[in-house]
Amino acid sequence: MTEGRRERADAVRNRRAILLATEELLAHHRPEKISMEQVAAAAGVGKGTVFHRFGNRMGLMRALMEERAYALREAVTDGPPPLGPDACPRERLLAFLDAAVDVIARNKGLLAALGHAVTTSQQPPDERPGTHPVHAFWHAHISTLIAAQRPDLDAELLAHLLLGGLQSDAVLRLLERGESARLAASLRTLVTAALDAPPAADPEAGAGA
Amino acid sequence: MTEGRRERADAVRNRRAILLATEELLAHHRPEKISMEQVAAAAGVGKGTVFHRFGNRMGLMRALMEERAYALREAVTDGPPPLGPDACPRERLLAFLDAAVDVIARNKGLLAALGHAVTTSQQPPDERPGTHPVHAFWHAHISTLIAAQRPDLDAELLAHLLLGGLQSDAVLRLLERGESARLAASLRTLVTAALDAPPAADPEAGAGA
DNA sequence: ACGCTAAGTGGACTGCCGGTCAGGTTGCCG
DNA sequence: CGGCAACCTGACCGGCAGTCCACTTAGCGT
Repeated sequence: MTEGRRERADAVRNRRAILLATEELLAHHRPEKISMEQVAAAAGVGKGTVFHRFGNRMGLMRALMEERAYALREAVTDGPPPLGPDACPRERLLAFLDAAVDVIARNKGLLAALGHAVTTSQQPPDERPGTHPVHAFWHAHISTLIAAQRPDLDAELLAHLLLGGLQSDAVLRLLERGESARLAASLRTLVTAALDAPPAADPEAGAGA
Repeated sequence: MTEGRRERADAVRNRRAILLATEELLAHHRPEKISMEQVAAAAGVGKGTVFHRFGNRMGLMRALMEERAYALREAVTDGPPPLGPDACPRERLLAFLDAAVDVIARNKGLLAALGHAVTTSQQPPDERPGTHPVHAFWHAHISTLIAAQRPDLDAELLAHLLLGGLQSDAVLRLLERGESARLAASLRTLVTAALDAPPAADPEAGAGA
């Protein structure tokens, strides 16, 4: 962000060092036993610096996740089909889910740490800590694509269900065993089935409020 | 459990007091900021007692969850249709998912605390901390029922996806706003669609290993 | 080149928590 | 009633999130 006030060079350097150190730690240790002090030490900076730059554990993990998911976001908003806006919704959805599985598979440790961090640090009650930007964007995208094809379904809720399933502990563990292809295939099956299902025969069906 | 070794009366009393106090705390405070010390104090026992009876935070939450899910388990293994073993798999599955949504909706705080606890306390590496009995049973049941009707699907993975979705933060938050009927309806739609989908036209499809 | 200033930094400090343990207490059986 | 083992307790330990303020230093104006 090129604002009027430029960021000092050492600040930039330290931010990168901290992010880098966090990645390194995440790659070699269980995410829940990584302390902010360890991160600071590994990055070669003081603990205060880490907190100064990222606020708390969740801020740190969130920053890292945003960086990791940046490429996918770009591909979705500006890229070529099948991910980009020029493909038909159905193809976009399936392609996006594949890509999301990929991102998740390559960042399982981070995801676990983030899920943990979301509930670890308590915010003032008027803040919504659970909605980190990546999740929000993914949900909005999935939800929109589902709604585009099946306005009769509760797209928002289905998107939550799908996304939630992807981030669950059990699935993360599956991914750790290298089953990402299996996951992607089943996800495809599930979503395809939902999109192709007959339009809700029972009377009380329909999209939510 | 009528074993040969009987439990001392005060031990039983304390166990109940602790569980009760935990429920009380869970009802009035954010689950992640309930400490074991608070539980002990609220139950009127020493901190050591809590750890003695339940091992750690996860043990406590797990015990509580098992108690809460006991009725559903009974209904599934011994009860009448549509939950019990005398109903057809499809009906059982849909009924079970409805019931599970209900249990989850009535225990969202506990679920959140449990999910949090799973990652909070680290076990020795040879223990599998993530698989608490309730989740294992639910997964096995869903998985079996899906497999019974659609042997061509990857029932185990689909069960993980479904169950994971139900426990996700976003869905828990939805439930907090009283949207459990909406959730149950969409879940039904999704599962019905999966069960009724045409049997995987593409060549590489099929159940996983 | 140089000094000024505010952004940036570090690490000691506070408060709290999970988990342990040695010693005192108490239900229960014979 | 006496003895034993199960049980309870709360002080204690190691460690961590997050705060705070004195100190450093990059970048700019002159």
